[in-house]
Amino acid sequence: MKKPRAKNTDIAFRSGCPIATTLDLVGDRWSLVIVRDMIVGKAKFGDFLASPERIPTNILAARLKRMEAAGLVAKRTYQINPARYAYRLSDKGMALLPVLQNMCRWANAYVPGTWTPPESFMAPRV
Amino acid sequence: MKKPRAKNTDIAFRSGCPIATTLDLVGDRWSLVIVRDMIVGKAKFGDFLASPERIPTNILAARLKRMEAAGLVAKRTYQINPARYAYRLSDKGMALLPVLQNMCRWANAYVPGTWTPPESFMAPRV
DNA sequence: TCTGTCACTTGCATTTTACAAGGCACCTGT
DNA sequence: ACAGGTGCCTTGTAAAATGCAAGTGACAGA
Repeated sequence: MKKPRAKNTDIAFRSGCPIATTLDLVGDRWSLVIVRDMIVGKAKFGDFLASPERIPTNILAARLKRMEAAGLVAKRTYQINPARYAYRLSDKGMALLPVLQNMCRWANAYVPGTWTPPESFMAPRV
Repeated sequence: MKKPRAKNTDIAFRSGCPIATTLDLVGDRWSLVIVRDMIVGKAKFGDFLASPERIPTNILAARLKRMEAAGLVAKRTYQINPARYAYRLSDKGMALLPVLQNMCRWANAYVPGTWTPPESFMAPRV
């Protein structure tokens, strides 16, 4: 009997550890880069493509799908035929901000040459 | 002319963004799990293998090598012939703790069933 | 009509990951 | 002395993810 092939939106959790669980959800090369972009106001497919890290189009499409399935992202149709979507973070997705802020602090402190993020990004949300 | 094969300890940075840079260094399925283990006092190859996430042995060996090359981890020889090492975090590696703590807060708040980390893990370091 | 744009999808090569097995040096029990 | 076990990896191979380039469909503007 063949094991059913896992779809790329399916996520298997390795343990109940909150760190491992977070990594199972967003611990890849691209997901948190997309979250970052959404936090600074980007919303459309082309916006994410324009970021300096140059995410491949197929990966972006797959990540948006998976993050939507995970409840991190919601999409709104802003045009029908052809369908066009604006993506935004849910509360769950937005709550990753402190993780990103601390990544910024770490890289700024320990990796020379990293950019200083805008104050608005580093400011605590109420 | 063939592109010289990148070694698995080599890291290419996608941009100067501190988030993307952090992900280039530790943004994979396993690195931060190993950092977590070291923070709670694990030090030897077998210690990391024993964690509930069950990291494959070849991935563990590769990650330890890469994290050492990145200056996140230092190893001390505790036995010669056969060589045996105890791994521990450098200051740079230990400074990732706030990132991990915020991953814990996020998962505990938004992913039901995740374990509550020990207080000592969540306590701010001086 | 022709050209361009936007948001994807598809095909394929390369790279990474996972799983299983093997190897080497020592240690422990009999 | 010798069998079996332990700790720390390495190697082989299959499966999956990633990256790159090209293609598609619907429209908008010249």
